[in-house]
Amino acid sequence: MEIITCNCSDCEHRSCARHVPIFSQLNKVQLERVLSLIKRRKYKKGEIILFEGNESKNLMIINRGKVKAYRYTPEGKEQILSIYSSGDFIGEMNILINQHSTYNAEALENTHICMIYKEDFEKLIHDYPDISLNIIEELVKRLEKTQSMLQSLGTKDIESRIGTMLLDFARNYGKDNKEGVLINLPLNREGMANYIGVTRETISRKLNALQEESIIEIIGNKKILVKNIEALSQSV
Amino acid sequence: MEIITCNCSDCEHRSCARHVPIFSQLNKVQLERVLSLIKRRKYKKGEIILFEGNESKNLMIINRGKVKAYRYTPEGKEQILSIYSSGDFIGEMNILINQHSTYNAEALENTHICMIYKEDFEKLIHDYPDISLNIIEELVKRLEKTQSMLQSLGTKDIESRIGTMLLDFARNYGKDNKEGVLINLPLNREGMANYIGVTRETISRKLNALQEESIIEIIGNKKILVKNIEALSQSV
DNA sequence: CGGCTTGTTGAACGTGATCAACTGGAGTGG
DNA sequence: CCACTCCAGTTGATCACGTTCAACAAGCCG
Repeated sequence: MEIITCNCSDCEHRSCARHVPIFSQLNKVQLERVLSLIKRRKYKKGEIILFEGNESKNLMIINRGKVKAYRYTPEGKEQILSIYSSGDFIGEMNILINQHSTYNAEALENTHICMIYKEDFEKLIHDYPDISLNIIEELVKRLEKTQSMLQSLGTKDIESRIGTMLLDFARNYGKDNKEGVLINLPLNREGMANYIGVTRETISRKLNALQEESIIEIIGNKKILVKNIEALSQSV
Repeated sequence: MEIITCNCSDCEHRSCARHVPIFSQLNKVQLERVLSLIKRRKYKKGEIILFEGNESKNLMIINRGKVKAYRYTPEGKEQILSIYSSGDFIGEMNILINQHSTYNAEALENTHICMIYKEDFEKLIHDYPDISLNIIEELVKRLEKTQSMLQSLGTKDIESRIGTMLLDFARNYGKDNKEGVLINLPLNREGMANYIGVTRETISRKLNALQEESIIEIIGNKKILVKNIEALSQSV
């Protein structure tokens, strides 16, 4: 017997609300209500989903794809704040507190977004207070992650920053295999540079150095195999 | 007629719950209930309130004083994550999600803390869901602030990082006067260095440079007068 | 007043940024 | 299917800036 995963648009639409941490406490009926409020939208790789300074009237939940949140430094360089993927929400500034977005969000690949209109979402929270608790949990986790990034950027030693980033990628986008962890990089070299606040050239050189130490293996531009994750961990 | 501000311990105790953003929606009766759950504790300057890795069974609300939250970088240097003052809470890792603290918290001056036991706080949130919304608001603001710090540390130009810090201090600890904004520094030179990820010597040199440009005036080690706040702003 | 911590200043050093030239690979069109 | 283009990535050489190390000065506490 064959297991069929349905990919029809209706089913995909339904997965907007399921598997989303902030709705995890809701029962079937409640989820149906959430679904009825959702509008979907697709973004192509490279498209901007959210602009810094703009106000959006929707909470945006990532259903499929990856998104980078970033700002520009005074020098005009892009500083990536975070990478979000399916199940994560963005646009919290507009919806959870009444402010304009403080970052840009760009689709790193073709991305499907589920949108809930602000006032609808406020009613949801009011009716199902458990959603608030889930949001709090998610926000505390984001805060912790951002603080870790902060700690990493406060570190002078750039090898250690790269180590932190690679470990982070290994956890989120890596697949274990017999030789180590194979990472499908969510960012190109320039993106990685903007993630840890260095230049593209430095990333190139340092990754090479790690490869010469046999800690990683660079497979084209889109993949990295981490062969010695302990060596990476202890540098951090 | 004279206005008398009561400083008796009972009144001070009551201010634990009043003026605290997360309880701002509560009425008098509800506040009384919160007050009945609070235990107070005093910390001397330099004492550690919260240890990274420890679990505390209390949410801690700062009633008086200032607290720095920090971690250590791989190199063993202290990285300050945030400075909290009266009305702010710490210990969210222990209470809001079930994890050990991810940072240390140290009293920057003599500090009074109001503590609410975890299970009591959970009941409070359950009974008064507005508290959750206030917590969400506070967490989003903290996230935004941490992201701004991240952006600042991603910036190579150190004058700009110092500018960001001074503007932050001016907003939170500054008093306007005819010559500019007088900042009562919450941190000493080393603290400032650990806040923006540089060395104490660099802080010293850069503050001097800013003084020579007549942008600031260094008044002893505890105060700085920002004479030209625009100049500072435009470097950021 | 003396001892100790905190801050300042100077000189040399090292590391990542910058600039520039080159390479490789993906995508396009003939 | 190959040739061409163009952008991403690499590599090398130089430079600039903040760190480091060291000595000294100033505050602050008893």
